[in-house]
Amino acid sequence: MTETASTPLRAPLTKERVLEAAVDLADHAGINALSMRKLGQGLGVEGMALYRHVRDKEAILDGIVDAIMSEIDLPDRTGDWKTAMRRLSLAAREVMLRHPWAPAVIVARPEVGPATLRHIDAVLGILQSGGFPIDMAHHALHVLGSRVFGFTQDPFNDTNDVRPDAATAAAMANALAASYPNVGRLAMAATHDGGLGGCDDDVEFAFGLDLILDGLDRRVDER
Amino acid sequence: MTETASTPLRAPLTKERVLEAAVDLADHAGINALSMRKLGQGLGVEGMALYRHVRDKEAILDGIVDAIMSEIDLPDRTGDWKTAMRRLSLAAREVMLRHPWAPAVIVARPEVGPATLRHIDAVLGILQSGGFPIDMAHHALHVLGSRVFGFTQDPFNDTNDVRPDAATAAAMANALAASYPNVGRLAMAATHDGGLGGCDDDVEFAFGLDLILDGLDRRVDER
DNA sequence: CAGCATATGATTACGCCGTAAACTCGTCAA
DNA sequence: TTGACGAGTTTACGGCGTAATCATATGCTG
Repeated sequence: MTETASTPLRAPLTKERVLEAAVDLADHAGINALSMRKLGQGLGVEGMALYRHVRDKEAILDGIVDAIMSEIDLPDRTGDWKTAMRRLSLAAREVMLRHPWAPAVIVARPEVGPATLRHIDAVLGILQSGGFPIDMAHHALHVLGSRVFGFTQDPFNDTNDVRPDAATAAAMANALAASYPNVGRLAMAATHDGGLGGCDDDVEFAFGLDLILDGLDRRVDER
Repeated sequence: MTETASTPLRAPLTKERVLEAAVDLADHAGINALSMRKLGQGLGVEGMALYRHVRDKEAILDGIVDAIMSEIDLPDRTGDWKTAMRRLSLAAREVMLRHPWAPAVIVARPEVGPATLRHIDAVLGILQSGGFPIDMAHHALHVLGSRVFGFTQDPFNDTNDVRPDAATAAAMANALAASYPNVGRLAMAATHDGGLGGCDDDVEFAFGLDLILDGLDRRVDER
């Protein structure tokens, strides 16, 4: 048992422990208080030690976003799509309320991690079970996303980089489909029509806007 | 003409020139490149000189948000409320596209400046002209805001501070009403019922969410 | 067991950040 | 002429992210 006896007094750092501490620090002291040095301090370690487990601070931000996204309960698929969607949205909102720094970080961070993809996949799955064709599910994803997370983020938005050609886009779609079937289907559809693997933000925006305006119109008429 | 001859070669700094340069810098180099030193450099001045015209960097952030909010064209009030609202939303979105850093800054900045208030007032004005009762106009403001700006922000949200008592809340509402009549009406209404001068975020969220879900439901049925 | 590779954390250092405080200097009123 | 003042400069401090280097403990190989 020599290794047990000589175990260091503090648990060894891991990426998970670092991210957990980062979420904690952001929750309790605000996202601006999240610095490498303070984070290390909370873990009983010098700030530079964190770089053994994390590429840089950006990776921490991506990591904590993904960490809290995975806090969102996956929906039980009872009931119709609408109640399932409502449940999932409220669950997501609950998490955002628990971590008030999250929307601002998400807005500033275009990277999409696995937990976010899983969430998007769940949303698309619910919508498709409700009979939504893929393009409308895409619209719905955006308008719901802006409501829940205060932003719109596309799972395969390469607007900043060069656009992949059709072949590599299809390959990416296939890779996605392996882990996230519904996201994969969406990527596939986007690859086929003129979408070029992205989505037309203007169309997206107008769809959500008109959805809201029509909804308001109907409610004011009901009165 | 001695003063003309001895006029300094560079125009004197003003708060307006500082904010204008700040917007420019954020537009061209990204919001992260907006530092006091670089901003001063762009104006041909040491960074510290800016503090004569601006309290601190936070004031600059508030200032540039207000500056771009005032870029949003005020709507011409022709047509029905819905087309007016649509026009205004698209105008706001155009400004956000011109300044891609804006949503992230807005999300992180709870202060509401005069130009933002003016915009909110315009939104409420359109809605009231469309027959919206004040509480529904309030809901609509939030759900539209989250669509256009990627966030929800309340003009009189003191949740962090102590809540003002009814008398001071009413006084604040009156002060607002002087410059922003529609906002003032809203504040007034919020003061009366159980609102305590704020708004119930949960109710707000559910309203917008159900509006969207119902709208989606209708569109998928139409197919 | 000896010796060494590897992994983990500590130290030091650099340049950038926001900003407090003191300073310089040109302008203008008395 | 003088003295106050306004605007910009200089210097300085602590905090930030992180590159590079060092120290040490662990575990594997012979």
